[in-house]
Amino acid sequence: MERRRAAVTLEDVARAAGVSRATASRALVEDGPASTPARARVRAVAAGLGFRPDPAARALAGGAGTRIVLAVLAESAAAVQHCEYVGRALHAAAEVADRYGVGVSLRWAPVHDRGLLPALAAERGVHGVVLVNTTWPVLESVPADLRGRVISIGVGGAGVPSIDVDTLTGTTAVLRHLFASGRQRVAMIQPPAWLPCARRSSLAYRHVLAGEGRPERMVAGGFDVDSGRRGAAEVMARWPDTDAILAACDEVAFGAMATLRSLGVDVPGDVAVAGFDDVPAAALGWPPLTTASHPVELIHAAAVEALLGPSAAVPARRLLPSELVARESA
Amino acid sequence: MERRRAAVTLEDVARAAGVSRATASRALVEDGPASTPARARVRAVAAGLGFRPDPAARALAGGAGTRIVLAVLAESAAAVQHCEYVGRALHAAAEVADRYGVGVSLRWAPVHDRGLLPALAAERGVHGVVLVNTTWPVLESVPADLRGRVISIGVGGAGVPSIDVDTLTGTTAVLRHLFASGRQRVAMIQPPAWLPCARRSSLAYRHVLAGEGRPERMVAGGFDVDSGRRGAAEVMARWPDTDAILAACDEVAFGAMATLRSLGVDVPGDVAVAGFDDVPAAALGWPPLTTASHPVELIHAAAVEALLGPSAAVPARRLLPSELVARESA
DNA sequence: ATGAAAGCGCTAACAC
DNA sequence: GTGTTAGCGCTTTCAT
Repeated sequence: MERRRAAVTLEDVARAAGVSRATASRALVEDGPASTPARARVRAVAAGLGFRPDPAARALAGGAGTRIVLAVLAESAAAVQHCEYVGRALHAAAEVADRYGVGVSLRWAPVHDRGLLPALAAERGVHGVVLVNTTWPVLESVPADLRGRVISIGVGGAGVPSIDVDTLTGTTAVLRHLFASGRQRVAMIQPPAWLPCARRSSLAYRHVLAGEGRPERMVAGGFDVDSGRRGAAEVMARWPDTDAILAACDEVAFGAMATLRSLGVDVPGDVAVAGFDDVPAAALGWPPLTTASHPVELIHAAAVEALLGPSAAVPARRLLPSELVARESA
Repeated sequence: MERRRAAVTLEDVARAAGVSRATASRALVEDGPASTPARARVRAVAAGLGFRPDPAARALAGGAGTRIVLAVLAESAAAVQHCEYVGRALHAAAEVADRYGVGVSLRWAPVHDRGLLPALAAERGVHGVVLVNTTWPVLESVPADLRGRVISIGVGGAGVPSIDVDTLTGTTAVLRHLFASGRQRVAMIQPPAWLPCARRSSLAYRHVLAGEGRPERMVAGGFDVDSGRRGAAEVMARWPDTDAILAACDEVAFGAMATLRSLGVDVPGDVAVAGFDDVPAAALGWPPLTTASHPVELIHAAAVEALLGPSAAVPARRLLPSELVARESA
């Protein structure tokens, strides 16, 4: 009646290869103890039979779990919900995970929450964790049994490898573009102060401005539209002759442009505005936003690959490039 | 890999409740055969001990799987990758799934692909499927062993429950707003022709225009920015006196506004533009986009809840409301 | 309605 | 190195 297609099991592979289940298992594991000929034979047979290990069985036996948790640190749950970045990250992660028969789930944690990783470690079903918006306290709270199964987007260390975008280079490129096109008094709306990896963009700003012999014009901010609105208002109030604003990210830039518009300030005529991330919306609005690229999808695909793929290929630190995307706003 | 810290197992619950593991299992399953007192006792003990069933063990024993697959039909893989909707859907799905200890993975399938569901059914590890952009052929291809574990976003039927946004009401509200504010010659850039659930918005357009005694101005389209660009160009070429354009979704509206801008047509002065979805970017650009709300997150949270939660509460068809969001563009 | 026992597919001890 | 033997935690026959 019901056509039940029996899936290929390790048992089938072992039998076909003329070895025991254990040997087959070892041969398929990357660094398992197995003789080279046996390993080759098992792998060939497995490939030929189209063997796909059952994640559930593997998890149950090995105690490893069947899902990747994208753990996002933020000041509030709402901040995560309204964050487009998370959607893009999940998109890439869920696509790669699918190829491994694994799923991805999402969890918010308060900034600096040292309880997150221990809780995740105690929880069954967690295969690995991708940490987004990592802070030092959280990084130091990695429990022993989660070691090697955590990857951080942003700052790394304490045995946790990291992947991030090269904000320093990207931000520098944007600033140079600003100065090269004649801007002189460039202000910056800062990223959230609690986020370590974001400090690199502030650093780039300081560095370039020092190089140009220009005084800094920094106001506090975050990664949301409202930071942009408020930030631009503060900038224009404190330094009315500002002729360019660098925002911590595109979203902030959108907020800044909204404020400038309401102030009757023309962008880019009076004030240039630049962001960071090159989100899809950056190219669509008016004026199209000058920004620096941020390969969010690449980063998160690489993160999941690092967790699920051959473990040998995981460098302690990886920086993906960011490039200037010059458009009309600056 | 290091072994896990021991968590509360069903065995612990059974022992504490003074029953066998089997009884405990039955008591926790919704409609399992168990006496009322035993069931109550087991549940109390389980709650007290903080028992969380191991998804992997459950999957292995029951053959159910540990992940939800978000299966998206689209004309190309790239169309999925650039779709903001998918990110938002995953966001909501992954958050709800996390509460059940389950992950979500993403898979693209060609439009009308009848092989998708059978393949997913044969695959181990698949607990359930959320079908996005469902078409009739795909809906009819649900294999027997996946029945009850598939939920469709869009059209339903063939034993597959569905959740969708009430596009008919939303689109009608937008159109009424257009006419109420004095627009007379309203064109529409159509949604993709292959998408059944999208026909409701075309229907709404036809209906309202017939009611107003106005001739239809429809051009073919899709859900991407480029459809908007091309669509608006076609509209203005064929009917230069058009004073409003209704786009199939916000993204299309952005594209349409870009074309109008390059044509020197003022929005909303000369031509009003309205979209559908109320994506975050709709509020940010200039002019802010008039549109209708689309509770994407609610829809996908409900879908995952339907797959993972108590099965009794899944209606065959559920329509979530869409409301006019009036802004400056129309 | 309940308990005992047999697996689900895999990995990890433990021998050899 | 390799096979043998136990489980991982749960659901499900089968008895009772």
